[in-house]
Amino acid sequence: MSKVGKDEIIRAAEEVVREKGARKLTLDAVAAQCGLSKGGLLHHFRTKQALLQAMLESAVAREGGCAADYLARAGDGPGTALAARIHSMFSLMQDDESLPRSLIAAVAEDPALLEPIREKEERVRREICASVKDPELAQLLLFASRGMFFARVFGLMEPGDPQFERLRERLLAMAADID
Amino acid sequence: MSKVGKDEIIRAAEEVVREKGARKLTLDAVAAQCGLSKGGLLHHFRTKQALLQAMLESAVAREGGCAADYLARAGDGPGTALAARIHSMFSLMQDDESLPRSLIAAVAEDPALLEPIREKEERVRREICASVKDPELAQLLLFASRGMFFARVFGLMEPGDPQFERLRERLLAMAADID
DNA sequence: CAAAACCGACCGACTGGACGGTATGGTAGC
DNA sequence: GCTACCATACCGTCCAGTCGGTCGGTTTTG
Repeated sequence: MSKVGKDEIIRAAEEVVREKGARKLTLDAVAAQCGLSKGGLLHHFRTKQALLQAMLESAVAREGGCAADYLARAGDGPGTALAARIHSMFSLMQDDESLPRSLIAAVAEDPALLEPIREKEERVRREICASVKDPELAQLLLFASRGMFFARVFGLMEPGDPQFERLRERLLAMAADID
Repeated sequence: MSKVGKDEIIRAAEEVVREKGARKLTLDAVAAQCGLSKGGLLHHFRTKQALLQAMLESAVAREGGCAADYLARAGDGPGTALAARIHSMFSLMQDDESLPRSLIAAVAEDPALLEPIREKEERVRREICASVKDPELAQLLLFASRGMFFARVFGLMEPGDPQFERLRERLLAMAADID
């Protein structure tokens, strides 16, 4: 038959948040979205928190994979680690909105769920600072990409904004000749 | 005697979000926080959405006031408008966390509530772009401050972080000689 | 002037629905 | 027949919003 699987449930949950808002991310809604009964859903995730956590992990993993791809394509110059992270931020903005949506839902539900993300953020910043001669500028560029990311999360910037692509290129260019 | 008033209710609501999280922003909780019955609370704000909206408006007004103060103190050079906005972002980070908290609560409840903020953001960006020779860089600096702001909102950056002050000064310096 | 009528602020019990989670039973594949 | 997967029914709780009513003050009126 249909074969559901946790990934599809996570996608469904993201879809629910995108359509109805974080507050409406309810177990019934997720179940309905992926054509499952609530019982079936709760078989895969025994609690709502578990689902939230899985959503975050999934999104974080996608970000990591995206950065890794970039690193594989471009060698490892001085600003490459930074560029990879900036690139992955933009990818998350364009491809889908899974991470941001999950973020909002999670932080509304229970801020403690963000702990793994906090740790990852710290690692990334350390890695970037170590790979570059001007760590402050590097962090500012990273924060700029984060800022654009959140602007999109909150719908403050349209994806079709003409500025968007130019700012992205400008950021990557500044990352490239940071040394 | 006690005199309640809408402002105090808004403060109480922010306090609830700060202490218990956006999900726990309930009418009962707000009422309890400001020593009021739910009936009394609903007398001032006839619906929860109305309260959320007032919270956002209040926070936005505070941001605007902060930027205006900065403009009054520093003349109006080329990068001053930008610096004012960056400065107000950092003020919001340090003084309290009312705007971010309200933001999260509102966006979780109903993303449509963000519309006024979206409009203001657009105005600010236009104003800054018009006041400077390199609008892209200006926007990137603005986004960097936004990025740090959100990092703090989500607890991704500690307030005591030694980097914090240096990044702030670096940002303001870059804003100062943008022309 | 004083009583009556009115008004805004506030209270607190109540309701109806939403939502997370449980309990139980059914079914398909190994 | 055991396990993984899924459905149905149900429970307890939480919460936004309603409603009738109290109380102190102000305005109207006889």
